[in-house]
Amino acid sequence: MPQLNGGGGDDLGANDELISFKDEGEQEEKISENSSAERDLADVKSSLVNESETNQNSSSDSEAERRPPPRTETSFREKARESLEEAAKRQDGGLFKGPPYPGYPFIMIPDLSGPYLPNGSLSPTARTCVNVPLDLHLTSCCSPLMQYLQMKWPLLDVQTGNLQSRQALKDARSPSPAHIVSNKVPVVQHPHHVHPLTPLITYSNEHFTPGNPPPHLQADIDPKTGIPRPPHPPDISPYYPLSPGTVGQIPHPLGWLVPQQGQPVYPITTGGFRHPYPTALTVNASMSRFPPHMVPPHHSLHTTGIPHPAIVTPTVKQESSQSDMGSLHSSKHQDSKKEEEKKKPHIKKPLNAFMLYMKEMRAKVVAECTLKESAAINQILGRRWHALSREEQAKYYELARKERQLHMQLYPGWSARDNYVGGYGKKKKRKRDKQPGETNEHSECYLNPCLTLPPITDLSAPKKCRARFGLDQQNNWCGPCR
DNA sequence: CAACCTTTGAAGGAA
DNA sequence: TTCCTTCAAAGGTTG
Repeated sequence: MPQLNGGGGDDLGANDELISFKDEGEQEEKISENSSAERDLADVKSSLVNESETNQNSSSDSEAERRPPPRTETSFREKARESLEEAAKRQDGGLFKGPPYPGYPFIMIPDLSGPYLPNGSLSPTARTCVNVPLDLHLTSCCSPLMQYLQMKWPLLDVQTGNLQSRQALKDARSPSPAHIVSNKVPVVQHPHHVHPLTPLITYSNEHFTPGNPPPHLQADIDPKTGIPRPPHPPDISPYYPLSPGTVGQIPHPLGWLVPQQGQPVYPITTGGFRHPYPTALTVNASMSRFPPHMVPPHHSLHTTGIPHPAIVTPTVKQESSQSDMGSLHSSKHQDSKKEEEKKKPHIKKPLNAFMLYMKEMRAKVVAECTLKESAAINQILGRRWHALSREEQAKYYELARKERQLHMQLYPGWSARDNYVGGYGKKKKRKRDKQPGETNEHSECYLNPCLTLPPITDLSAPKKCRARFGLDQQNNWCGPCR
């Protein structure tokens, strides 16, 4: 997979990244059909089956074989026209017509079709201040933090005063008043589904495709508002930390920025970081229009003491282990070193495009396929990822690029190497290599349509089927599992 | 209870 | 430049 230009420029594009999936030709059309099927939203679950079956029928597992001959210029134009039409449809009020993820409509930035033009190049709008083209109040919109804020919570710029101009534009584009409502409703209506990737999720066209939601989503409609609830299993997933009753406690997409009750705050120590948040307080000023509970408090720890999800303080366990008095090797130097490590926050890597996609789609896959095992879910997601259109992928690449850019700005001195074993103390052995000819006695598991996946090479443990299918689908278990 | 599994992508280091 | 390794998320499973 081609990698991004690490230069950090705005021209960082997914063009190269998407080469692998650009020339999908016939398959892409099939995928498009599948996408249409998904848009049809008649049956997401069956669409998953179709998708998988299509993939199986039309291609082998070989990535190269999957890739049909390069498409013609004509098909590109057609694709471009389709994209334009689709974008036009979205802007034509369909944007907020009961998206499966109504909690994310506020990402409805004008340039919805994504930062990439149909020919794969970045659109001009995408090169500028993303998400905040109109917010004149946010004069520092181009600062990384502001971009991040906008990205993390696009609602921000709606509530930060320039609603009129924004509405003016939107009104010109869409007569539907729905977007006005959507500026606020989703946050209230779906407090339990606004995880930190909320704004990222919104980049998925799938969520904004007009039409009827899939059955499992359709059934999940707020009886009061008529607005579909986000699709998630009845049991609250980690993405939905709040129960439906705790509407008032909206998990802010800037949760890392706004400490909340019951949520850990990850203080930033000054050590090792150079001005991670240069304009943090400036941001606070502009955020004064937030409801009180959303306004980040001014920490005395650091003028830039904005917690970030990428920051994880060392666990207590580590501290306890470090205080083990049994060690005869503990020297003063070692102690100070440990102390240093103890204080040093763990800055996680920025999520890449696929990770962002996974975070968004995991709950959906779990709900559709009644899977629990992340390994199996990830396989599905991996296939779905490949089945995504390049436009859809481009959105995630773009988001990942912004994440990296901001991460770079927030933690200039940080290196991915810092998180390697030894850098943080987190032990993680490398997975053991599997033998190529290893058999898969669970091959029959793939009778389950949701699991029409590439062969899972290591399912030696009988309990795998229980995790994959659940107790209620024991008929799908393979023999050994029964 | 830490590590594994599983996916893709980014990043860093070695060759 | 290419290849390899590690980590990022997630949560059930394993030893």
